[in-house]
Amino acid sequence: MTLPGPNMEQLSTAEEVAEEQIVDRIFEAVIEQRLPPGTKLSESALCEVFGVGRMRIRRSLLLLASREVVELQSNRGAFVARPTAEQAREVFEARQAIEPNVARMAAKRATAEEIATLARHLELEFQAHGSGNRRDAIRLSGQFHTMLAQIAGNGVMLRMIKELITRTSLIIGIYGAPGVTNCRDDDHAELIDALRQHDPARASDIMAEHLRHIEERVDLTVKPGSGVDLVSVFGRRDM
Amino acid sequence: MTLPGPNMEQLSTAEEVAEEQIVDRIFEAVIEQRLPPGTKLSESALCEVFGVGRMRIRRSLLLLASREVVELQSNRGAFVARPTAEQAREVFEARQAIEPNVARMAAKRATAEEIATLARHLELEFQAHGSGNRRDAIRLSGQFHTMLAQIAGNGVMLRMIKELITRTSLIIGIYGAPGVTNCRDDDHAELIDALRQHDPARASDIMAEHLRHIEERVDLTVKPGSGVDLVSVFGRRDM
DNA sequence: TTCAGCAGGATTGTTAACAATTATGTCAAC
DNA sequence: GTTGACATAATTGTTAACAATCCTGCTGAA
Repeated sequence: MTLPGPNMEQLSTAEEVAEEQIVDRIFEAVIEQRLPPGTKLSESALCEVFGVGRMRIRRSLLLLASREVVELQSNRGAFVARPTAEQAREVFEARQAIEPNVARMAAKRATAEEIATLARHLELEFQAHGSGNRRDAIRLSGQFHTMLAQIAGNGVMLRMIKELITRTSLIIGIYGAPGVTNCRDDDHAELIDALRQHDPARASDIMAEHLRHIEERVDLTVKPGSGVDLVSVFGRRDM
Repeated sequence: MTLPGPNMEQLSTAEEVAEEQIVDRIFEAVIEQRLPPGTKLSESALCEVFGVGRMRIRRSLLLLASREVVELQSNRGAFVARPTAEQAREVFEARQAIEPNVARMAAKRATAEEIATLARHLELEFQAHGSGNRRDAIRLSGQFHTMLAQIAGNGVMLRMIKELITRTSLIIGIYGAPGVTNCRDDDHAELIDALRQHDPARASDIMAEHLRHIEERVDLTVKPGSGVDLVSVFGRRDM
């Protein structure tokens, strides 16, 4: 199986970095929580980081904003999004509505090869957990969900899930207990088992339960968290 | 009913047309099939139509492309998307995965006022159908689905559904029998009834069946349709 | 000390000109 | 009449300069 994967990194030989790559890399940084909610994303800094003109950066930021992963504030710049409690609720609800179906579809369509790839991926997850490599663990557990969507064979839903997973990382960063990771690996193992048995109903159930577990680990009762931007809190008259 | 909606039309003291409005209007034109698949969207023309600078237009086109409603071809411009049969399958599958849940959520949360608004909307649909006003009929039946998502109270899923409905219009434009409309009003009536009885399971079932009806009316077996762009069919070496 | 006001610098938003590519029309050759 | 090459026009992509806004730090008076 090839599974192009969310990060193909470096196919630009002499090519310039495209918007899609910039977007993907920022997505990944948000997922790994290297870019905490509220972080300022200044254009000039991004231009240097990616070695790209300002136009490309502005287009990338617009794309990220359209996925609600960054927030554009007029005349102030781009910031990593800080989902509200209400938005967090909506993200979890959307995942509950969509991802069990993805698991169901994946269980119907998964080939032996795909399942083997998933199993190898799970092994990486365990290793990252065991060695205490938090960032890898977070990234890998997120990738597990996108791989599932790829196996499900639906590009539209894959795109949706990428967005939801990224926003979930932001939500956990704001409302989650410190040190808590996104997913339990045990659930992932069970999911692979359901895929192996081609049991769509069970895969769906496990995913629903899995998402409930994730949701249980966050506390959406008011917690503005760190780095509150008072300007955006109290607003300005010309906004 | 207010139905806050995703676009609260704030700001713009000088009342310049914002990107979001341009995007929404193009979405609407696509839904009403006034912009058939493959239509060239030239920047200069759009600048005149909306009375806006080129930058705004380019940003709007990028946003539309990120929703896969327009297709950007390098150095050739923007075209209304022409979904492939595979993409069409994915769109229908995504709707089947998402919208029954939306109907379920709406049935749980709908207030009497919201149901009354839906009923009034359905009346408009009937009128448009009766008077043979095709465009209004199409637009209104699409709006019914977005209203349902608004009642469901989930902005994330509302945005997804807007995209899926718009792309469905493109699909019907390409693969649908001529003169066939998007939705049967009867199903909408049944849905309202399920909402009135606060029967989530029934609402979900009706929606699933409704979507099956829509899907049945298209024939995805190869039919390039009108206005085929030979360049994109046979490709070019630098793409 | 504290706070209002006011430069100066930094960052974002916009416009216009320029470069690159594609589309179109003409004309000669066959 | 058709075909191919070429020149011209039109359109898109990019860059750079300019304008507007915001942030920072200073000064000075209460």
